[in-house]
Amino acid sequence: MPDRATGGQALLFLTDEQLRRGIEAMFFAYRGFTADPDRILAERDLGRAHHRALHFVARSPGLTVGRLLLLLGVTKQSLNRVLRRLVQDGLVEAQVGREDRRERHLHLTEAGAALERALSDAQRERMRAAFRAAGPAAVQGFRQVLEAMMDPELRRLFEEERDRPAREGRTGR
Amino acid sequence: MPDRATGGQALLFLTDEQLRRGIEAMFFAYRGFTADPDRILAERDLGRAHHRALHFVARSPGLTVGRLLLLLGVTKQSLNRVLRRLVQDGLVEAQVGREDRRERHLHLTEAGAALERALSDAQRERMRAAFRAAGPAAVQGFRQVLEAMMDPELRRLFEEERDRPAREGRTGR
DNA sequence: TTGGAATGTCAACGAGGCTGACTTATCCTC
DNA sequence: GAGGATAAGTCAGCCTCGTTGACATTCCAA
Repeated sequence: MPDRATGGQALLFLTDEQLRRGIEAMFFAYRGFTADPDRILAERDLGRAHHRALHFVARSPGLTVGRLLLLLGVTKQSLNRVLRRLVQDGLVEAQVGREDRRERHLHLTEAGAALERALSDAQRERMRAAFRAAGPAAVQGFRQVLEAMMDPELRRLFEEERDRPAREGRTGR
Repeated sequence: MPDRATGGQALLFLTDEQLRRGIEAMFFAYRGFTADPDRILAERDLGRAHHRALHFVARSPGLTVGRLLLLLGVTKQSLNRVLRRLVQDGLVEAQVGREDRRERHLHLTEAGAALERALSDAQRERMRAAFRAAGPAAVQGFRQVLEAMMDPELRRLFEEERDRPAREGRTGR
């Protein structure tokens, strides 16, 4: 419980009405957040699911299918459909692990990297505009609230991937 | 207050890496944000779409289908399926408009209000915890960034619904 | 008074979640 | 080196919730 120092705001920021506003802000903002990439994806007949996979593969080249599964929080059957399409379209390559040959390490191809860049440029541009409009202090608050809103295991994954040790590199080069 | 003290941060908060972190935070937080209601909905074989409709009907009793369509940003055919189910389950009532008989004005029934309350309690509880953990200043920043991230028309809707004039009341009582 | 605009409904399709059952390949332990 | 555990992939089938297309009803303005 916040004490007197923070005054009126401290009393207001947890009212049901304020919380409802926060909930709706989350809903509307998420729509905006996905709108730009969705347009690009539609041109190539891909969906949001493909974007998510591309994003994480781009962020962590060489990550395994199993790890991607954890990050995305879907079933392997569901991911498999997405991944198969990405490989077919020549956007992602799956390489047999060198240490553990059961694993498949995922990398973007040139084309995959290009698409991922286009998607993430669009999304970053919107995020950048929002960050710029709101200012550094607001950005700090934004992230604090979002992190507090995650499920604990997700937060762990989120933080853990920040500065991760090198993964298995490409072999076929 | 951000002055010289925040120096480095001000330079950092727009780097690609920072933006990527923001993007992922958004993704993971949205998962957390919907997790609790999803569990409750699953028990009654309802989905997220039903939750969204219930939310807006609860917030603005008597709103028309057309207006709800704007808020949700889906096709009327898609909304119709959801609404039909809600009416069948006795959670929502649709009343023919008195002034314009083409319109349908939506209200929650007792049961609908109870379910909506359960859902929104769960979601508010998580939001409250996040707000409390992050503090009032962070909440302010959180909302600033989210609002800046919305599409302009959505932001207009978001702000406009804040304090709206009375809508058509229930007739069949 | 009639034709266009607004509103709402029905039907059918597709993406992408899900469960369940299973195979294959590989690893690791005893 | 046999046998269980683990990583990945597959097939089948289901459900939700998006989509488009066609159509009915109601209102209002020419």
